[in-house]
Amino acid sequence: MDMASFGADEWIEAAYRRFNEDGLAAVRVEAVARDLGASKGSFYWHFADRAELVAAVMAKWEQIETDFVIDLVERAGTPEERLAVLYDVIVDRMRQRGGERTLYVTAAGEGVDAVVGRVTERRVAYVAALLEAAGFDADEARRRGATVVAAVIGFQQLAAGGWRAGPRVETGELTASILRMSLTPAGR
Amino acid sequence: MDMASFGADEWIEAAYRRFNEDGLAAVRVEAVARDLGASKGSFYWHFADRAELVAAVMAKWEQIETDFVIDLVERAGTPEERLAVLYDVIVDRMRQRGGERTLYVTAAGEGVDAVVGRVTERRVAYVAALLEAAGFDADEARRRGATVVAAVIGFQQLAAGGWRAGPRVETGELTASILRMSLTPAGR
DNA sequence: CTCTTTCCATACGGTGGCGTATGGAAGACT
DNA sequence: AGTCTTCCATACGCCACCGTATGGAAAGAG
Repeated sequence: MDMASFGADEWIEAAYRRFNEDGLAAVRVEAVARDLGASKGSFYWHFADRAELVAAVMAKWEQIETDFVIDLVERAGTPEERLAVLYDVIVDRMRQRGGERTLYVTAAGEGVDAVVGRVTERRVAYVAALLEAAGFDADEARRRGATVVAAVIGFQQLAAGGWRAGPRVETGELTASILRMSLTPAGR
Repeated sequence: MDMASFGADEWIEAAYRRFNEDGLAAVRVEAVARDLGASKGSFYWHFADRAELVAAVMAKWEQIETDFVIDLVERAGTPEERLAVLYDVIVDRMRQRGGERTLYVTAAGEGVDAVVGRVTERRVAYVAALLEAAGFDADEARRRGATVVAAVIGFQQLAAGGWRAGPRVETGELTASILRMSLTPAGR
C-alpha cells in the first residue's frame, strides 16, 4: 500500500470533476489519468472499462443531486418562499453545472439514461409538490413542475447555442419569469 | 459531366438527412459518402473540408426553419388560434426533428452557434410577437416567448434523457400546458 | 484521334480514443 | 532472504475519423 497510490475513489473523483466541467464526453481514460498524474495501466487495474467509471461518476452525481433535492425538501417556508430559494439555487448552479448541459443528449449512448431519468423525476416531483402545496391539483402541479424543469434546462440549451436573451431581458429574469408563471393559476 | 455524378448539392442533401436523423455528429465524411455510394475523393473535390459541409447543412437548416417561421407569421387568426397552430406544429415536428436535439450543445464546437442563435432568436421573436398581440407588454412578451421556446426544447432534452412524463401526464399535454401558461396574465 | 479538364476511387498518413500485454517495483508473508 | 501479491507504467494493437496523394476514367476541345 503506497500512500501516493490511486484508489478507485480518486479516479472517480477526478472523473467527476471532468464530467462537471465538460460532460461525460470529457471523461476519457487517458485524460483522467493525466489529471491524476497516473497512467492507463493503473486505471484498468481498478476498473474493467470506461463504462464502469462512467457508471460510478453517474452514481456519485445521482447521490449529490438527490441529497440536494432532499435538502430543499426539508427547508421550511411557504411554497412561494421555497420557489424563491429554488430560483437562487438554479441561478447559482447554472454556471458551474456545465456537465449537465450535455448529459441529456449523451445519456442514452452512455447507457446512463436510467440514472438521469431518476434524477429528473425527483426534480420534477419536488417542484410539483411545491405547486401542489400552493393549491394546484396533482395533475396540473405535475405538468407545471415538468414545465419549470424543462424551461430551466431549455434556457441552458439556448445559451449553449449562440442565443442571448438580449439587452432588454436578462438571463436571470427568465428563470424568475418561469417561476412566476408557474405560480399563476390558469382560471380567470 | 456524368449523369450519375455527385454535385455539391447531393452531398449537402445527404448530409442534411444525416443531421436531421442524428445531429451534426452524424454528418461524417465517410458516412455520407457511403450513403451516397460515393467516396471521400469525390467529397474533397467539392468541399475544402468537413466544416464547409457542416456550414452548408446549417445554412440549409436556417433557410428551412426561417421559411417555416415566416409561414407561421403569415397565417391569419387571433393570437390564441395561432398558438394552437404552433402547438400542432411543435408536437408534429417533435418526433422527426431528432437532429436538433443535440444541436445546441454541439453548436459552439462546430462553429455554427451564430446560425443556431439566429434561428432561436426568430422563434423567440415569433412567439413574443404573438404574446404581445395578445396583450402583454413587449418585455414580458419576450420573457414568455423565450420561456415557451426553452420549455419545448427542455421537454425534448428530458425525453432524450431517460425521463417520461408518467402515466397520469402525457407528453403532448406538457406542450399544451406551457402554451396555456404563457397566455395567462400574471396579475390577479 | 489526341490532349486536357473534370470528376472520382483507392490508398495512405496522422490523430485520438479504448483496451491489453508485459514487465517491474514495493510491500507482505514466512 | 526469497517469494507472492499488489499496484502501476510503458508499449502495443485496434478502430474510427479527417484530410491528402496519386492515378485514372470519361467527356469535351482541337
